[in-house]
Amino acid sequence: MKESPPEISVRKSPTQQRARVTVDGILEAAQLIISKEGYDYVTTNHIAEIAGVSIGTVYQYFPRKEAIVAALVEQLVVTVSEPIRRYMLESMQVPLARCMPTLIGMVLNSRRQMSLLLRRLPRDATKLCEDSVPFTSERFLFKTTSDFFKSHLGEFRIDDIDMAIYVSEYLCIGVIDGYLADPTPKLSDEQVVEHLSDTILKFLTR
Amino acid sequence: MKESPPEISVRKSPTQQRARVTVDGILEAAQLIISKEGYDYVTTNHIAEIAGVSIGTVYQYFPRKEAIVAALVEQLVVTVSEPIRRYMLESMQVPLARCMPTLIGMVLNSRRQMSLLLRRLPRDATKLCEDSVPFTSERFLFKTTSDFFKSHLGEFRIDDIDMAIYVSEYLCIGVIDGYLADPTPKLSDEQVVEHLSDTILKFLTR
Amino acid sequence: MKESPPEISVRKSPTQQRARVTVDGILEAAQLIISKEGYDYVTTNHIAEIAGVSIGTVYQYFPRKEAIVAALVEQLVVTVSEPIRRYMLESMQVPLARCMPTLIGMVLNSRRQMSLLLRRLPRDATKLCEDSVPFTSERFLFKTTSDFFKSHLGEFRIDDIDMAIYVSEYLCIGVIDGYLADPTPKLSDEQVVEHLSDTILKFLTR
Amino acid sequence: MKESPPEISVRKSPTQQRARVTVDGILEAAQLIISKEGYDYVTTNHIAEIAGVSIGTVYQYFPRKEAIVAALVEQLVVTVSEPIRRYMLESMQVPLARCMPTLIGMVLNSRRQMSLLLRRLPRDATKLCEDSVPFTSERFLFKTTSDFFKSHLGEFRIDDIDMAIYVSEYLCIGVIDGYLADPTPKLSDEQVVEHLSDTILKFLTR
DNA sequence: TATGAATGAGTTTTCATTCAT
DNA sequence: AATGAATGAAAACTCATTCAT
Repeated sequence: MKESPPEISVRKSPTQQRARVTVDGILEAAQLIISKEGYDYVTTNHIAEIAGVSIGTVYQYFPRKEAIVAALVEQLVVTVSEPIRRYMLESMQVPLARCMPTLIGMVLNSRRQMSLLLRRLPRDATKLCEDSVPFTSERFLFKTTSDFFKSHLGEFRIDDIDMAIYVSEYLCIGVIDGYLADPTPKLSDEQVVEHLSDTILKFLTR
Repeated sequence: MKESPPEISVRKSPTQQRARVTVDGILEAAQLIISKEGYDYVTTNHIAEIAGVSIGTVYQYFPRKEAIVAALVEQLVVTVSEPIRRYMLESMQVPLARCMPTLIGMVLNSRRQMSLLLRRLPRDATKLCEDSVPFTSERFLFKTTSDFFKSHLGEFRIDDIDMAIYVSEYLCIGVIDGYLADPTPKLSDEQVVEHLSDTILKFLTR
Repeated sequence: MKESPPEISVRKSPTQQRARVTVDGILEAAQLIISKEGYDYVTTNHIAEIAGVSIGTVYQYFPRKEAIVAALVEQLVVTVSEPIRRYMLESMQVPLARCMPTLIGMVLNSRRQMSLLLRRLPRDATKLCEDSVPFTSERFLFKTTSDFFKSHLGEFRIDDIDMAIYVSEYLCIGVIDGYLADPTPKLSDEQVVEHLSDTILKFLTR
Repeated sequence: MKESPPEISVRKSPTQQRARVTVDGILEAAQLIISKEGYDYVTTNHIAEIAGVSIGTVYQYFPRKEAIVAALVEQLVVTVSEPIRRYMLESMQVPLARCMPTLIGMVLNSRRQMSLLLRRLPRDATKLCEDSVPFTSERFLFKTTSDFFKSHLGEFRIDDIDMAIYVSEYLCIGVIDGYLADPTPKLSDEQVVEHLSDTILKFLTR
């Protein structure tokens, strides 16, 4: 189940070492602006300024503003989800009850890292989608979680497997994102992980 | 626990009937643009055009662009949440198991109506917040739900009441919004309502 | 044979007197730049500067740069060709031999006025065409000349009338434009008119 | 009356075979872009890309963008006009009436080939002129035709020889270019050649 | 010779907002 | 109250050209 390579639409692939550094600098600058200043401040000129390159250089490597952000998101999603992917692959034979808390904890960490960037982005990012191949970002975890759950079919007490998976996904992501979005959460990470694992397990196995 | 009146900061209170019509026209125009064309197309000039008034008139009633959208959201949240509020007040004495499915169903409908507008808005709406006093929109339901749950304390099997309420809220809103956001949901409204009620009740009472 | 009104694609038709003045000022500025500085110097910012208005005002009335030039051309073609149109209409019954020299003279004057503007324009003006309805400019005279010649069919000694008209048109416009384009012409206007009339008459009547 | 060699200002004379190939590749790329995509798409970077060389290489052989196009035009004019030049030289003693149709036919072919390129160029090519010494392109044929006509003085019935030559030139080029520019010509090449030869001969000999 | 990374001035265009009428 | 003409800062993006490697 290999993922397609995280290829990003760049105008010119940087062949020289120097260019690679430049592209990374641009991405880092964009990242910085989004998280420290907000999406409204993401302008190509500002990115160039923060990255310490000229505006022309930015457009050498990215055809338009959205492509920069798309590349950033792509990168982030892959980076942040990889550990979860690996853990799921290792735990295909481990009973759900044993691996669920760890898994939920990893998802929580992953979503927290993502939310730093993702929560700043426009919710209805039509233009972004055109630049990131299928805009895997938000779909990424859903898919992987699906695969994982399918390997634990035997432990379910629910007839409609597909439905079970979907509800679990909504539970997991919905609760975690709601918790992370709450500016005044009254719970600790541990509590959320515990209750969420518990709830999902209960839902699935009875 | 009466909500503060949904008063919106307007430059000039529309005491005359004619003015009320104008303001409503502007709000409707904004609503229309957001839902039909997308938030990117919300410009003051465009709102004026669609509303059939001059740009000057728009600025007679709203100090700045964001105030229009804020007023719209305010209006929507109140309108859409009011039935839920009423139902909760009526059901303070009804056992959770009896009223939960109805309640979840109402929340689902409410969120669906909201999502038409809210999903188009920038997630990180710093500027909007400045205009709608505490930007009640997303907080609104959480608060109301809280109050309702507090009146059912007796039915809980959980020690930390606050925590229970928060998790329930996350479950409810998170799952519903996840379901609504999913462009290819495999479940029906009825299934979501059933499983969600079930899960929340299980979580709360055991 | 009424021409369709010289309607030009403007974003907003100027309803107030003040606005009409502004639009005219913009067109004059564009005209000035094209003839005094060259087409390369036609930039929207420069037009605004010369017209003494802000760049925003330019875009209030013209959706894009090319629309300004298109409007200018439209205006010029109509203005400059109108006398010829009238003369032809008056001379439908006058023998070709009598009215030809006057007509050629008028065409010469007309083409000279046009060439001031037209010769500065890009030859292959794809973008301009999109803005001026059918980009009548260069076709305008051909059509009118056609109609005129058709009313003198009786004087021709040539079988294929259509062909005769086309060759005449090519002769008239081709020679005049060649003469006007020549930076070092060895002939006077009078000589060109005399010989051209003579040649066209000879071609047509025998 | 040998023409000055078609020497073009190049930064570095391509003494080596390899360099010649490179220069030709650049010119071909420019040619291709002008005719297939339009003059607006002629950018140095695009030329380099199409030519399959780096932008640096382009600037090794041409000091600036316009020099490329100028070289192209120079080349085209010379290539396309050479047969006419030879034919004229051979026909100095042949009566006008005998060689005129062939000559006009050759001019027509020549102008057609040129128009593919020339019609895409900006009419007011100030910058181009600076690079091609006197920008012979359009003047080239006029001169050659002049020389040819001078050798047939004996056949003329017109007093002012210079004037006769000029009018003939205007007739020839003007009619042909008008015919070629017409997107919907109602005549065949043969008809144009026949009538044009006829008209010019009539004009000259009577 | 050839490369291609980098530059940055310059261009088009948008849109929130003001203000005279 | 309402109009709509005018503003101008600021954003996206281009492209001729240079220069270190």
